[in-house]
Amino acid sequence: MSDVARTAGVSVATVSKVVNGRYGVARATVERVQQVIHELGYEASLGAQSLRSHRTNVLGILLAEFEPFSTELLKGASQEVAGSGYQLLAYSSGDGEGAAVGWERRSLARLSGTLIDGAVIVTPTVVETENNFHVVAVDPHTGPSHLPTVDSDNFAGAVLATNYLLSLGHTRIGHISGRTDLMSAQLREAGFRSAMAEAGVPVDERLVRPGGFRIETAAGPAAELLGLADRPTAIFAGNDLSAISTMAVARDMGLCVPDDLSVIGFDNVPESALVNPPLTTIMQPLQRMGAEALRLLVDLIAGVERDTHIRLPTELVIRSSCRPHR
Amino acid sequence: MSDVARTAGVSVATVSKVVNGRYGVARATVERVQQVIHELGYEASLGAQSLRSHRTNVLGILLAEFEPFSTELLKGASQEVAGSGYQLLAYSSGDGEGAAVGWERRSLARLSGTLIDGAVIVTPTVVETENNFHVVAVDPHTGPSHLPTVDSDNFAGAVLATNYLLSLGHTRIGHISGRTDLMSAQLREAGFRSAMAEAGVPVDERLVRPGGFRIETAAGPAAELLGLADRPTAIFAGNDLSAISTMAVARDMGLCVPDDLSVIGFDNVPESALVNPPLTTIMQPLQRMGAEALRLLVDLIAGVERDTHIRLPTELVIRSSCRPHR
DNA sequence: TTGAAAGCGCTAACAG
DNA sequence: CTGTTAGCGCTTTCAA
Repeated sequence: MSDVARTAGVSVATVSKVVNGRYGVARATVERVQQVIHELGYEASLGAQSLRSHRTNVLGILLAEFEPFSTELLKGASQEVAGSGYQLLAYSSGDGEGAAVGWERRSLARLSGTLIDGAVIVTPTVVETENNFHVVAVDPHTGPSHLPTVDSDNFAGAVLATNYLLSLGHTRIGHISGRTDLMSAQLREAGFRSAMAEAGVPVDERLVRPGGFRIETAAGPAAELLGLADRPTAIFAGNDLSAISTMAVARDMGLCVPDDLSVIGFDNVPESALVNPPLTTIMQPLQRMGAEALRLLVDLIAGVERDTHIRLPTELVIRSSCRPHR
Repeated sequence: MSDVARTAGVSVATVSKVVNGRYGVARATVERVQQVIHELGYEASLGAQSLRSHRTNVLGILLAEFEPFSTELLKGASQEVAGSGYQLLAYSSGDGEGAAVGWERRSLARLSGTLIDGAVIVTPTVVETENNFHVVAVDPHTGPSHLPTVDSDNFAGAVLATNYLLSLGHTRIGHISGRTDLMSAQLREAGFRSAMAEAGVPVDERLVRPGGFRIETAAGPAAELLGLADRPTAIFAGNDLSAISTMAVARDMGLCVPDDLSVIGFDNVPESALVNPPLTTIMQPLQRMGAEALRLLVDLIAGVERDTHIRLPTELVIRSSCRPHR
């Protein structure tokens, strides 16, 4: 900025005013400065700017890692943000979901004082809201949260999945549940149990194991389930990654999906269509969730009064990983 | 930080030393300060820290928008970065590819002085390297570039695609080319022409139109091609999004893919398997490209001597959007 | 209409 | 071993 100031023969204060479109600068000066800015290709440093002004027009999306779930949200958010005047900054603590818990708190602390005007946090565990800084959670932690939230109807989706398996004649149905700290995972398991009870089919507790929502963490539980002498004939996986992991484990054990084992997932990330056979799953409108989260955040910042809890519907997507029992 | 200092009864300078693990602080003091930091949940502000120290351990990935191509790169980069001690920050100028050109220069200027230690830029047009700041380009602008680069063998991939169509008996083959400023788009068109020439099949210039690599920008050209009285029997789209767009246009015009029209794409983004019929395409190892780009960047920063141009192979992925002619 | 000066949260010399 | 001080690039009074 001092380069610009020197070249244009003004002070940095004046350049700042021009950059920010403040009143009280002569027309001619504005033009001259803008000219120089253009020539030099000057762009204000985000770091310095935010440090001083606490307003950056940048919105943050905080996530543990870039995996299919969060990148779908990102796509939706990205479309929504276009033309809003905001820029998007996706930040990953980088250690992956497995390592350091509390990444959401740390990332938020690191960015919120400065740099971003608000944040959407993906699958956060604990977040204490700071005053005057807006946060919206996507698929948050279990328990009552005061946070503005976007999620989908996980319970209904799980019922959908379980009923589909039931309708195919399966009764020995296993469930690989998700991150036990997440509301969504609990609701999916609850939906599973509810549908089973409704159908009068008892749940064998040995067939229900936590899989952590990730490929690596789901492989173990999947192997245990499939290694049982009386193994399940169908598995409802807590999300698509767990389902994909389960299918890989099944293949390694010489089982054929769907002939020997039906598998249904949850999420409908694009990857679910890439596996062989293509995965039957429950769709959450992920891109729309990302878009809604972003819109909600923008509204919150703008002070718009509105509903701060958005729940979107889920839907059964039938592909080829399930087949009738027997 | 001053809160921490006050609570611990030391100066901010001392806190800073503790935070950064500098020598010259008494054991007892270190422990006390760390205790307070933990209690207060203090985390250094990225903005302030970077402004002063010019070292943040954050690597940037700059992109025009979060679409399937760049999010695949992100997934690969995210896996590669785990355990490297770096964090990842993906930044989107937000106006979408359509709007403001020069986003890469602006984003870079905004973040590079501070905030990030290096950047990978996705499909950049023009980037002047600043000294002492490391940048690697993925799928860069046409023309000789001094930038460290990661890309795939676009020419060979295009030949693969064209030969496949040719082998199916097609001769009226259209090509929806990509962003004309990108090396990759030019090479794909060149590969197409080369394969056609090799086969002795003339290229009808009316069947070659630029599609800009995006759903919205490809729809027009696709409609023009398919509206021709002697429309092509097969189309090689410059990337998967163009192919998906072409399929949608074809459907709207009452054409059936692949019966009335064969379509082949390029990229193999996960979305290509989601459309109906699933898209036959040329695979670029996108996640690996993201991982390689990140590793290259880390090496550059570390001062490792190594090859700074990485080209990965492409591959034909046959699904259901192409069929023999007649 | 302009610029001098203070300060955002932090780090690095340097002095004590 | 610890604190004082200057300053990173910017914005914002406030006085000229």
